[in-house]
Amino acid sequence: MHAEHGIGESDHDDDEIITWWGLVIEGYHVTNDRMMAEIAERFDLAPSSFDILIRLIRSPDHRMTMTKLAGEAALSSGGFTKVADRLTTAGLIRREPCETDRRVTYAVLTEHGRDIAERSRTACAEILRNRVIAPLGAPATAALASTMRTLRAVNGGPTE
Amino acid sequence: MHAEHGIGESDHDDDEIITWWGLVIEGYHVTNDRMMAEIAERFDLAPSSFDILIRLIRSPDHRMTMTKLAGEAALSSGGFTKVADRLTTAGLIRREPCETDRRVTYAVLTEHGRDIAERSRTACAEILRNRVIAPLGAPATAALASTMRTLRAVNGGPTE
DNA sequence: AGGAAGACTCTTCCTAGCGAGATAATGGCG
DNA sequence: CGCCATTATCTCGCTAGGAAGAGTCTTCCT
Repeated sequence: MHAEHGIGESDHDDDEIITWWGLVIEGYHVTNDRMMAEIAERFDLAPSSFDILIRLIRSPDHRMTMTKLAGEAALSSGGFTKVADRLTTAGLIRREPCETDRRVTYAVLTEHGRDIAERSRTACAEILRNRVIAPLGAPATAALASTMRTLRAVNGGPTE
Repeated sequence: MHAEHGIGESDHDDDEIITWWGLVIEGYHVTNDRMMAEIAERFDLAPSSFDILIRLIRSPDHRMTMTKLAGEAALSSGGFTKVADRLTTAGLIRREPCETDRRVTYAVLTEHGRDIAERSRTACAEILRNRVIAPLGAPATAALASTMRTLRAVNGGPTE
């Protein structure tokens, strides 16, 4: 059936590797999607919105510039504008102009936004503890961090 | 500044956990996105299209029913129809009606589709070898598989 | 000063994919 | 033999997010 194979059955090896990575894809997505679905249900937060809130609440004064936030969340400027619009409409953040550079606007958590951010953060950490860290155990948890740091370093590219 | 904390500084712990998971998210996406970008550039295949091709080429006779493919690729029926349309337009698959059950249609790799599938599979495996498996080393590679299997088992839900 | 170049945000258009409902075919049951 | 619940697929409308470019403001260079 198959005609030309230089040496051995390398198709099979390729397939095994891809299957291995497919396992990574699936494990990651199953876990993350389920967690995000729960966050969405309980707090009405899309993944990107949750991400923004988490970054803001970690930030001094719960404030960050649009560009920095978009960059950290790996969103395009256009995409980020819409996320910011949604959060603003929901009353979770507000835009504040920068006083020293009028091109810049800050995104700032509102009181309500801070509340939602804190509660969703707690919920998210709880889910991670129960459904990720506890099942894996401490050694595997640490190993996973190390692995992911390596992957990021290798594939993050020389420019990042 | 913060008023009510039941016990200790649990905010910080929560944040640490979420940061840890953020590392997983980032490591995964950086790696996978870069790989998929390369597949897209070299073979003009979107991630979902590539996924379908890989599943088809593994399948007996390079043939599978729409529903089974959609389920394995975790696509909705509507979403899958469009992916199948794209692949059909590109001449990579064709639809074939099932003879015993006229509700069913098979997706079958065309000759061209088989060629693209094989070449993109080789390329993908090569990328994984160079940028994932080699940097991690064999023990971490095996550990990652084990970790991801655990996560899938825990979070896949009782229904899957 | 003053104008060119660059930075920040927003607007517009485009594609991917989800979800509800429409359509069609199957198979069990009266 | 015909009814109806079930299953497979497709159609349509919707939202998320990317890419390119416009508008505004700042900074640098002369």
